[in-house]
Amino acid sequence: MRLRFAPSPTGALHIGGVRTALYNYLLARKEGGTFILRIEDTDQSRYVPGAEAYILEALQWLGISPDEGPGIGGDYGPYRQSERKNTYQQYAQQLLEAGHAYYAFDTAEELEAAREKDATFKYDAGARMRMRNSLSLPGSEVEALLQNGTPYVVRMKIPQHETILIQDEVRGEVAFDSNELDDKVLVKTDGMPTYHLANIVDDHLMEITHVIRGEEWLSSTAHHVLLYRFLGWEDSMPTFAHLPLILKPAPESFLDKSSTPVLAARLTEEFARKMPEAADSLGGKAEQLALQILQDKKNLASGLKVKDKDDEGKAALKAFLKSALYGKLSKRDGDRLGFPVFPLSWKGSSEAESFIGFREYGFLPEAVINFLALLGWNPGDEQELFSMEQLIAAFSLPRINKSGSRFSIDKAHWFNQQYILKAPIEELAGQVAPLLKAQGHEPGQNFLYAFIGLMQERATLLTDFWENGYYFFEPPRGYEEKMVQKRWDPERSELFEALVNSLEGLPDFSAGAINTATEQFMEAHGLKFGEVLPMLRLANAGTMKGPAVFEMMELLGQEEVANRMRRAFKAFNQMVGA
RNA sequence: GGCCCGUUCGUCUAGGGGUUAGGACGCCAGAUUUUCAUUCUGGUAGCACGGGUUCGAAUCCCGUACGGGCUACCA
Repeated sequence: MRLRFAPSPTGALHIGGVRTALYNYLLARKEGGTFILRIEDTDQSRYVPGAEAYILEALQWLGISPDEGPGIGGDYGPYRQSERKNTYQQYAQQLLEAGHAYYAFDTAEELEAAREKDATFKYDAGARMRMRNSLSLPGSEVEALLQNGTPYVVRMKIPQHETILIQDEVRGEVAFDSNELDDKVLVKTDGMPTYHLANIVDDHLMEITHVIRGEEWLSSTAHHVLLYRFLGWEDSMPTFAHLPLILKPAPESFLDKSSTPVLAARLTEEFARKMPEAADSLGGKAEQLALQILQDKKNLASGLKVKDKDDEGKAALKAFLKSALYGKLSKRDGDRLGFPVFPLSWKGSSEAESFIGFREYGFLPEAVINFLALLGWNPGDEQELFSMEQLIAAFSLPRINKSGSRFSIDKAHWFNQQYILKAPIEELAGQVAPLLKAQGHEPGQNFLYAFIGLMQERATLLTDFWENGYYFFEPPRGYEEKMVQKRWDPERSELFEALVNSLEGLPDFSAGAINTATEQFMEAHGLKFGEVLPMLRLANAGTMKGPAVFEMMELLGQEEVANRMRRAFKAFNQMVGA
């Protein structure tokens, strides 16, 4: 069994692509097959330097590295389509000679004009003879055009009145009427093949047995089947499995009182940038209108439907909002909604083209894998947490769902939390240490392990260790105002100063000893836990959230604790105006 | 518009003729923890609609609605 993941190096690898790669990998591993990476770079205008390296690094980070591919090797290379140009030429020639393909000389302008005249224009059997190609033109003229170097493309000649049946592992049998199919371009003017030709030739030559790809390819699969037939490879045609798409999160999940106005403003701004005329026609009302639509939760869907009475501007805004709120998860969504949609961060040519990745956001690769595996597939039982080995053992094509699934960042967070919770401290240390170092801190191993031990069950993302536990390395940035106001009694300043002194004099600064000393102090002065512990916590951490206060103090150390407390009590007094 | 695919709690999903329609995330409440989190217990909430077929339909069939994909010399 040989499976390939065939991304186009046009930028960062989308999370949907990652899932496709994962499913290919899982099946290959389960069946003892080979997982191949092929770079589909036939569109030179869309080529983005660095994208291929990004893809490889992402797969490696996720633990689904290919067995064959560019930079890896294998017996079926080269694995970049741009390096296989001549191979495709040969098969295009074969198709031409067998009458399954023909030369077409129509210019881009001519095609555009045809589409303009008739919105439903299709380059098919009906239109073919009205266009300029080797079927409609006399042989001598074709010869002349070819001779004098007139640019041409090679088109596939679709036969009429045929039903093409596709056996899809996910969807079952899907039928297409060949009369609905257009004569797809096989070879472009620049001599490069299109995806359609290249993927068939490569899959055949690389002896691919199973094609697992996104649903967006289902429609063109009929063309692909025909191509296998024309090339005489139908007997060894791979098995197809078309994956459901990953969709944007449900609007209800991210539209709330505080985020809706922000989103409305952001989307209106984007709308104005993309459709300045429509936005102008709405004048200053665009944002208000957008907000209105977004706030009408119950009728969000129908609120987005364009009505006859809507003027052009409003209709355009609605259409824009709809595309921003529904449909396939896109790279923009990460920015709009504040979560990653790429495995790794991507540095584009501009701020707007740069995106933060799951890795940099603080996700563990195991969590991303687990989350993605279950988005569109499940083993049929109630297990949620899977190691890669378990996924490999449980995975199967028939259990892939047919319908698209919405991305949920909450669920992703939960998975990550689970993995942080059960990760060994030493392992987490390896992940967290670099994050601390980036903040200028390089704690010793004992301190680091203890810190992670205290924060582990309070972290959802790796970045939480620093975000929520920075005060283990630096003095608190401030003190929770409300809590100080509520709980700090300036008249107890001197009492607390005495507590600091006694803590300072402790021969053993362990959590247990601190606890005992504190209890003695409370007893001596008739104070309750609630009157003392919050003050200790606030003084040392600045926040009411965090690990057990005595353990926290032990790790901070005697001197640091004394300093922090003295400074804090002074600050508290100021805050309450004493 | 045309073609293709889909539709079970807000979300991810199990269930494929007889089920109190199960689980997970989220949310809510309670217990534990004098913080937060973890953990535990409970709750909330669903078969898009209309017709058939059948003794019986979430499940099979047809239609409608809705959603999605494709409709490029992009992949």
